[in-house]
Amino acid sequence: MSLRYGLLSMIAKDPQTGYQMFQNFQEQFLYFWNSNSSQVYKELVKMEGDQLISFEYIYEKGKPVKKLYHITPKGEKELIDWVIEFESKAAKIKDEFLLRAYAFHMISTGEAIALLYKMKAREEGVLYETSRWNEERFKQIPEKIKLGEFVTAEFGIRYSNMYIDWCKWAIELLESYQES
Amino acid sequence: MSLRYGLLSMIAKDPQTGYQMFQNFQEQFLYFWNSNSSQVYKELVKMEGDQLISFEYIYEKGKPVKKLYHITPKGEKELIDWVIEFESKAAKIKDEFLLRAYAFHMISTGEAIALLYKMKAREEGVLYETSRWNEERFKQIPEKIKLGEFVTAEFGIRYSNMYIDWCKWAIELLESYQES
DNA sequence: CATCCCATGTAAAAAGTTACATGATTTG
DNA sequence: CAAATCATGTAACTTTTTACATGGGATG
Repeated sequence: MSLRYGLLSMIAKDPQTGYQMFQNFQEQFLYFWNSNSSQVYKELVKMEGDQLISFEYIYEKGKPVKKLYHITPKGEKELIDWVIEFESKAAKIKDEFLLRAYAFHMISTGEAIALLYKMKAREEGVLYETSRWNEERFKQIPEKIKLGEFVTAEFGIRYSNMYIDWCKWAIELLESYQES
Repeated sequence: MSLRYGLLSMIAKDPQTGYQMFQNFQEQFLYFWNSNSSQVYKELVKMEGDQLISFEYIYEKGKPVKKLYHITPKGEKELIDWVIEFESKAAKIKDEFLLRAYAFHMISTGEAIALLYKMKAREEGVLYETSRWNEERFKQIPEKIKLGEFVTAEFGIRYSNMYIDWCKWAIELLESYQES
């Protein structure tokens, strides 16, 4: 049920297409939600049926027809109710790298260090991308409409930095094991 | 397919029951994987069929019969192959709180601050629990068999601290909005 | 004496993934 | 001129969640 509220939050900010929302999951939402295009399109049809959103066709010459979704008053109400009703539930993380790290006792220290370097490089790439997007998005002090975007973007930066620092710490630890 | 490798990593360390593995997801695995009992029991049956694990019944007076799973040589080989084969894929996070935070523009600053305090309290509770578990688990310098446990536990501590710090930062930011 | 914990499972529903189809435009 | 991007979807499949069933022991 949460996917629909994620989509609603996006549409509440700006009317947009399913494709744009799908892309948002890979950019702004990277650090706290994810989805794929087929799931997004399916859910949007359902949400339209529930009168939470409505759409209009956009025709532009030389471009495919697209459906621009708007939030309805009913959608706004349901979104607000959902945001406030929050009862703290643990986040669900699926991190294939850390799952592998848990099994480090099965491989050699050298191999584990190599994996940590690979992961560190990946996260540095993510941090670079995120920073670049944020520069574009927050050229000046954020207005109220961008508040949620701003605070969650900051979370992403902190998450990536924490991850990179942890990799460095783990590499040092394993290198000390290797020497002794 | 990753669930089975998570289970394999657990069994590779210590032979254990499905119930214990289910509990591990709520303790040591909290920060990087999750599952529930029905999924665990189903997957264990499949893994036994694939000869990755085997089990023996344990009868103890005054206790229900339990199935103690062991890893097989085939299971060990597949686990090692899987750990090393890592090609960096982004972690998948589903965080209901941050999803709500993204929609902070829909509610009042006061309500948003209240939600942040609630979330901060939750994460402080998680950090407390995690620290308590870690104290028990790592009374001395970890041996090789506990290396994966140790590094992923440190990740959890860092994650929770980062989350709490971010909450504090966001509360301060929103409070400054409220004053102006 | 009700509720929680241990311990294993079944069944059904919901959510998420992967592969494919279509077709135009833009980029390297 | 091949590949990527824009744009929307369908179908089949896998994974995950939720609810239920069972039953003894421990805890408050």
